[in-house]
Amino acid sequence: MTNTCARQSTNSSAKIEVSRSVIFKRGSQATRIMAKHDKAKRGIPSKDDFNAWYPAIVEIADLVDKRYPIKGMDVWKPYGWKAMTLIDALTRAEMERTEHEEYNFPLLVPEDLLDKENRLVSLLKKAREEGVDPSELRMDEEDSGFKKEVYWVKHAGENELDVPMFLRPTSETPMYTMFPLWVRSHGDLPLKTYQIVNTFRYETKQTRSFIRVREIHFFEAHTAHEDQAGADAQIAEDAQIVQNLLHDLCFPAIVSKRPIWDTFPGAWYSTAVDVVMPNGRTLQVATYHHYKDQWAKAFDLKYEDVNGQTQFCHQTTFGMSERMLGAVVGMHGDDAGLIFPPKVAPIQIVLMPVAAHLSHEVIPRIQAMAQELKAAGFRVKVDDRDLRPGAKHYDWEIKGVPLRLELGPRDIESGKFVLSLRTGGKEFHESSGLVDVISDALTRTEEELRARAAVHMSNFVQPFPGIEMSDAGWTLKGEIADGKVYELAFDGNDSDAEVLEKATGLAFLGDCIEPFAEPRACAITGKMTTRRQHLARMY
RNA sequence: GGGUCCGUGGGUUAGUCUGGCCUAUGCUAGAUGGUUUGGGACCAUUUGACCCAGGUUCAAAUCCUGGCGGACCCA
Repeated sequence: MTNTCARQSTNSSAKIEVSRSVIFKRGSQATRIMAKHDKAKRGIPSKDDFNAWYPAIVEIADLVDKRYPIKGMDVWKPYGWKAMTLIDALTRAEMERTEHEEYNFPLLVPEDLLDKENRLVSLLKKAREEGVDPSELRMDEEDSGFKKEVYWVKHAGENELDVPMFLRPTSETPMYTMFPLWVRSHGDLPLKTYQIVNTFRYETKQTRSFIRVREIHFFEAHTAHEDQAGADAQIAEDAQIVQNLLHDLCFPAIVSKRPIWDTFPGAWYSTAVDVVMPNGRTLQVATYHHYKDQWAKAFDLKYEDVNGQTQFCHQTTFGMSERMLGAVVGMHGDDAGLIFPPKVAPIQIVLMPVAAHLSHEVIPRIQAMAQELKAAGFRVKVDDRDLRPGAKHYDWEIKGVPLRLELGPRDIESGKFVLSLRTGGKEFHESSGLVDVISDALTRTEEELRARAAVHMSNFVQPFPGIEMSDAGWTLKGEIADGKVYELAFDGNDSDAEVLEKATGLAFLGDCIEPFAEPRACAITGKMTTRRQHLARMY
C-alpha cells in the first residue's frame, strides 16, 4: 500500500467508523437506525456528514482511485471517466450547436510568453488603483494570476533549459499567442474556439476529488469578436449554454457577476455559476469572462475592419471542469450512494436476471430486452453475475444507476417485468411496452431530481439577518448559521463588503443576475437597491 | 509562513503509551471448490501488511533522528 489515498480518505472516516462501532455496542437508538442499512452502506457515512460522505462515495462508487501517490491527482476509473465524458459530450454538443470549433493546444508554455500577460495584469491593476477611490480598495489584495501555483519544467534530460516551460494552468497565453497569426480581417471573425484538456495548478490547500485537484480536466472556450457587442452576445450565449447543461444535470445554480476583487485577471468582468453543496458551501462550476479588448491589446490581436481600419478584437472565455461532476455527486447522492441524472449516467438501466436456473428462458429473454433497449439508444448493462439479487441491487444503488430491471420466471409467465427506480419505488410493467416504460421512467427520474434539487436549494438560501452600527462597531442582528447561504440587498462599496465578510466569515458571490423585483434597503448603506447578492462559504 | 497529529494486507481495524508472550487481531474485499439465487446466503480451503533510511537495545510495528507521504489548526 502506498499510503496516500487510503489514508487521505480514511483519516476522517476512520473516526466515524470507530464512533459507529462504539454506538453499535451500546445498542442505542442510533444503533437501530444504522443497523438496518449498516451493511448496505458498505461503510458509507451518512450524507449528513458530507465531508466524510463525499470522499468515501467517490471511491466506493468507483469513480476514482485516490491512491496514486500525488496529492490532488486521482486516477479516473472507467465508471467515473464515462460519466465525465458524457458531461463533456453534452458540452461538445452545445459547442457544435453554437458553432465553436475544437482545438488542442500544447501543454507546455515557454516562460517568456508570460511577459505579455504579466504586463497586462500589472497595467490593469495600476489603472484600477489610480482610477478608484482608495477607500474602496482592499488592503490584502494578493498578486493575481497563477504565478505561485504553476508546475515548472526546467530540465530536459540532463540539461537545464534556456527558457523554462510551465504546465498550462489555463490556456490564455498559448492560445492568444496564436490568435494574432490567424486573425487578420473581419472575415476571420468571430473566432470561436474551445478545447477540453488537462491543466495543472499546484494547489497547496486540501484537495478533494473533482472539487479541488491539481490536474484539472478543463473545458475552456475562447472567442474573439469584432467589437464589444459581439463579445456581449457571446456572454449571453454562454449563459444559455450553462442553463442547458444545468437542466440536463438536473440542478439549479446561482449565477452572479463576481465582485471586482474576485474578477479574473485581465477580465472586464467575470460571471460565475455557483452550486450549493450539501454542507452549504458553494462550488463554482463555471465561469465566463468578458475581456473587452484588454487581452487583445496585450497580445496585439488586431484585424482590419470593412473600412480598412485596424481594430482590436474583443474577447471572451468560458471555463468549466470536473467540478461539474463533483456537483452531480454532491447534489443528487443520498445515504445509499450516488444518483446519476439519466443524461450522464454511464449505465441508465441495469437488467438483472433472477432465478435463471429455474427457467432457461430467463437469460435469452433478458438479453433480448437489453438489445431492444440498446437499439433504442439507452445505455444498458446486463448483470448476470452469480450473486444474489439483493447484492446486485445494493451494488447498483451505490453506483447511482437510475433504473434497475428484474426479470424472472414469474414475470415471463405473466408477461411483465419489475422496475426499481433509484429515486425510489418499485413497479410492475407489461413487457410489451418496454422502451416507452423506460423512457418515461428516466424522464420521471429527471423530474424528481430537479424537484429535490430545488428544495435543497431553497433550504440553503436564507435571508440575511441584517447588521447594525453601534459604539462597539458593526454587529449582526442575528446568528449566522453554519452551512447556509445568505441572500441580501447590497449596494455598498468594496470596504462595505469587507465589513460584511468580516462580520459573517462568509464571502460575496457577487451580483446575482436575477435582481430583486422591488427595491430593498442595502444591508449597509440603507440605500434602496434591487441588487441581489449572496454571502456564502466557498470551496 | 507557524503549530499539532498520523502512516499496520486491496480497504478497514487491533496492537504502539508501558520494547519480548506478534510466527501481528477482527471485519471486508480477492482466489478455489461446493452450495445457493424475487433486496446484502452459507460452508470449506486459501492469498495478502508493520512507509523508507539510519540509530538505541540481548530484543523494535512499538523508543530516538532524518526523509517521504498524509490530516488538521492558526496567520
